[in-house]
Amino acid sequence: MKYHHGNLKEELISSACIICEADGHDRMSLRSIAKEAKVSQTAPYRHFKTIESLLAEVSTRGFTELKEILHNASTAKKTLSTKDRFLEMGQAYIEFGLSKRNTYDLMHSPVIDKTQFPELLEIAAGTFEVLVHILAELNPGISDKDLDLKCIHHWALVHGLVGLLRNETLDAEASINTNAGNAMASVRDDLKAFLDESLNS
Amino acid sequence: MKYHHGNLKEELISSACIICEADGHDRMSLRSIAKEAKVSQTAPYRHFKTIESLLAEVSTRGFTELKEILHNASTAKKTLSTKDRFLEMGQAYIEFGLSKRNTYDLMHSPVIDKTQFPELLEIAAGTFEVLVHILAELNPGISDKDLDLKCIHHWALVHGLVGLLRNETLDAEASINTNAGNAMASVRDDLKAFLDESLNS
DNA sequence: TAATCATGTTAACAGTGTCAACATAGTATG
DNA sequence: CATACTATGTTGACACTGTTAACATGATTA
Repeated sequence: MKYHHGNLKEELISSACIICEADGHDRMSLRSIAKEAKVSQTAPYRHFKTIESLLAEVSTRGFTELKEILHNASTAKKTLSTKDRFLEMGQAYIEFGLSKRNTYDLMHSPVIDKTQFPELLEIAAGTFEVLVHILAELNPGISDKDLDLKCIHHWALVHGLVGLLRNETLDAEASINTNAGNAMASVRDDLKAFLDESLNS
Repeated sequence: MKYHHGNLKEELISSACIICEADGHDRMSLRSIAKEAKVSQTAPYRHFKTIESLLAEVSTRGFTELKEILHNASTAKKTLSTKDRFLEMGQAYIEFGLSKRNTYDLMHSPVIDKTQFPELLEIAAGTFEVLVHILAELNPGISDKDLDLKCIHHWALVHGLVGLLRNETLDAEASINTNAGNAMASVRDDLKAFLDESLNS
């Protein structure tokens, strides 16, 4: 039995990523992931000052993955028009928010003060940049300010949409207001059509 | 010294509302609010099965207040056009999200499983209904489905906007990308103009 | 080889949600 | 009116949590 683990930091982070996505970040404990790594309760403190900084690491990986997904969606299918690639991106964003639910929550959770984690701050800001790029391509000649306003609009839309689509409220509301339930289902069924509509409108 | 408090449930809830908004729901503890009410640690359990159900109560009050604010915004200034009243509503929503930050967080936090609290579910759904009403007024003759789609669109926009406007990411990003920072400031400065633009587009 | 430093362990503290067992007071029933 | 019942309080305990201090081990470097 080795006294030194050798790769503890990495193992703790990837463990934390798995647990956060599986159970939600509020059900994760430093002690449980330490146990999982077969290491003492306080060993993680050699690598993370607080539990928040471990969560920040998890969040960073989430943004890294999201950024890559968005970048791929906006560049992969070269035959598509810019607009269609933009729609692909919107769809990819929403699908990430829906499939990596708990990670997405953590990424937007106030429990992490992003200003204290420069790396996290940068990747989060960088994710926004991907959107800026394709919108610039989609709106040639647009002013910087208008471009950013457009970004904010579309970002808010997809981010808000994730919130609504994931929200048990509206799912359960289907029993109260069938129309709204149906509409949500229809948005979910054809995300791209909905985004397209929003873009045109 | 009375053995029975007399008004404990109400006092616990309003205490919880204050603490949740001041410190965030994750920094609130049953024990601390029990102490504040000068009552034993376990007394709250006579009124709330778990801490989650107390938080659900706080969330319910948040939605109740929000619903009232939205209703007022959409009906108060009778001289305004429907569209302007709609804009008032959007602005009111966002201002609520920005000023009652932590409460707004709790209202959308996954720590509360809304499906387990029918009253909360209903008021949350009811809040959505306020939006449905004014959008119906704004779009006479629209089909139910299109109406709900429009609702989802606008709800997502304001909800997402709150998220972006509150997000330290973009504030701090101002140092990375000055344009985006400026754009956010400009949105914040004239919310109504931004919403108007979104509505027209 | 010896000193230093990163990385591990153990023990302990204060705090948490929650439960079981018990105490008190107000209310309804004989 | 006395008695039983029920709602609401208390005490004590359990199993957790994040975090710190003091100590142990092993790798690196002078």
